[in-house]
Amino acid sequence: MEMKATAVTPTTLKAACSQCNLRELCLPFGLTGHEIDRLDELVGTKRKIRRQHQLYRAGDEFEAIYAIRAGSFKTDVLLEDGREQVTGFQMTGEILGLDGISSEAHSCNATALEDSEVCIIPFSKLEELSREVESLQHQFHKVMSREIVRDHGVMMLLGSMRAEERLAAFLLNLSKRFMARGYSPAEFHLRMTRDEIGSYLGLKLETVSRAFSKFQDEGLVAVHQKHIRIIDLEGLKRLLTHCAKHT
Amino acid sequence: MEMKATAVTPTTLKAACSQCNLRELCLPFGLTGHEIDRLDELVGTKRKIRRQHQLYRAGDEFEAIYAIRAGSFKTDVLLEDGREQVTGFQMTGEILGLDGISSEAHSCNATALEDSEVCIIPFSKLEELSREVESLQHQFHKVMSREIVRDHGVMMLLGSMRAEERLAAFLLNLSKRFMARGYSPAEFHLRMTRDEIGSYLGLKLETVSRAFSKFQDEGLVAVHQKHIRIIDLEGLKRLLTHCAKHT
DNA sequence: TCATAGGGTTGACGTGGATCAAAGTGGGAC
DNA sequence: GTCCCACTTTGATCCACGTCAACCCTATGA
Repeated sequence: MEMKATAVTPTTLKAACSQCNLRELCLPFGLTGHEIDRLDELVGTKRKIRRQHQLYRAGDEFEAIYAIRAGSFKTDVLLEDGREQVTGFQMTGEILGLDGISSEAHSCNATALEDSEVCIIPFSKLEELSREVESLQHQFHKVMSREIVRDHGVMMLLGSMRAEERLAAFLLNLSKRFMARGYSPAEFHLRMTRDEIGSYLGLKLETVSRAFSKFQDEGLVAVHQKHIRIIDLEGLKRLLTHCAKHT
Repeated sequence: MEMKATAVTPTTLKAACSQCNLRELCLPFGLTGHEIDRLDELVGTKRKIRRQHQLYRAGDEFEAIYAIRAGSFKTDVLLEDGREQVTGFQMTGEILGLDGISSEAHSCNATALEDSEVCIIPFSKLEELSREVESLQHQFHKVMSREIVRDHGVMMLLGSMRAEERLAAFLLNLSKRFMARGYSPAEFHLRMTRDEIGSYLGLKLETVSRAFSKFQDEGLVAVHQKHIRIIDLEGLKRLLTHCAKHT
């Protein structure tokens, strides 16, 4: 799990929310054309992050949040003894860096799972503009709240579900998010390793692998390394709500 | 786990942040005297919640967040099949209800662990005022971000720690929070049952009970039902960082 | 005073997932 | 092409925690 140093590829290109096809998923959601123009002024340059490189790491000074324009990321926290917990996987249109607001320093690492690009949103400027633009303020609050709700879902998963339920929930969640982005909800490519999935789901990679194999045997999904095809969506959902016996 | 209906005891008493000894922990943190006065105007009435009664439940319309003035709460989410996941325990000065912003409806239940009292903060008014008062806006953002960071800590706990580490982390966290409120960090009364602790930590109540007994045998804490006295704080901390062997 | 009930503790036993080990797969470098 | 290396799969075994069951403790109230 060795990580290359944070190699920043600075870009002078300005982002342009108004032109971005992700605006319905991202911070500009619900803003009027004029308001989006104002957001455009605020959003700084973009930044490219190569696969396996880090956008920020725990302890880095916080000064901006990031909207993913292309690619995908994982966020994780490390324990002193080296144990890693992946806290999330983020895709296009999602916001990274909210963890840094509370202490003016980032509390986790954000690593690109593939060559990616983010829009840099200087936080103090965002606060400034959201004092003027009510809809931006509200949308930003929703984004933060959504992150809290998502985290509660992960707690549910980690605290109360068995291995196969966790993986089913994970696949269904990915499927939904791919669909929201106009991709096939039934067929996609995993950007993360079994080990990273395992860390996220509180399982070992072998267990993740076995669960994939089991799903395949049962005709729920077709798994080919990182390529996933969901064959029986309803079956996966059933696994989630009914597999729960005892307790 | 039967719950009494949300029995609201309405109170006409106005809250007064400016008089509140929790203001250094709560939303008014960092505000000037004058700014706190403005917050006072916004904060609505207080509300008393009896032990085991609910402040809000999943699905309830969202219109306010709540600052705990006295007492303590748990928040939990329920799965269709009845499984419960406690997502947090909240004490005085902490904010409840942030989960509701994202979808205009609460996504979890908040239940008083003892007779408690909250300040009602109408959310639209809070947004309004925080457009005017920069320090309030910033403090509110910090509160939300802190919740996200806290949640990541719980994920770490649930995803990567063994039973005794989880309980040690839980006790250390409580200790710190009691201390921040001017209570003894070494001796306190648990407001929640073993079952609720177990749900929070992703363990069964028997496992929680055994871990308490083990800590007691090892001279780390003195446990008497819900009364806890931490004898060897360093020992508990050591458990957390070193107990980790393999992996 | 005893009865009842809701926690809490403890023991015996079972099992889901971790661990250890070995072999398979595919993509990239040259 | 073919070598390499990181990742994945699969099997055998182990063990931490769950499950089931009995008992205990304390509080409350007739």
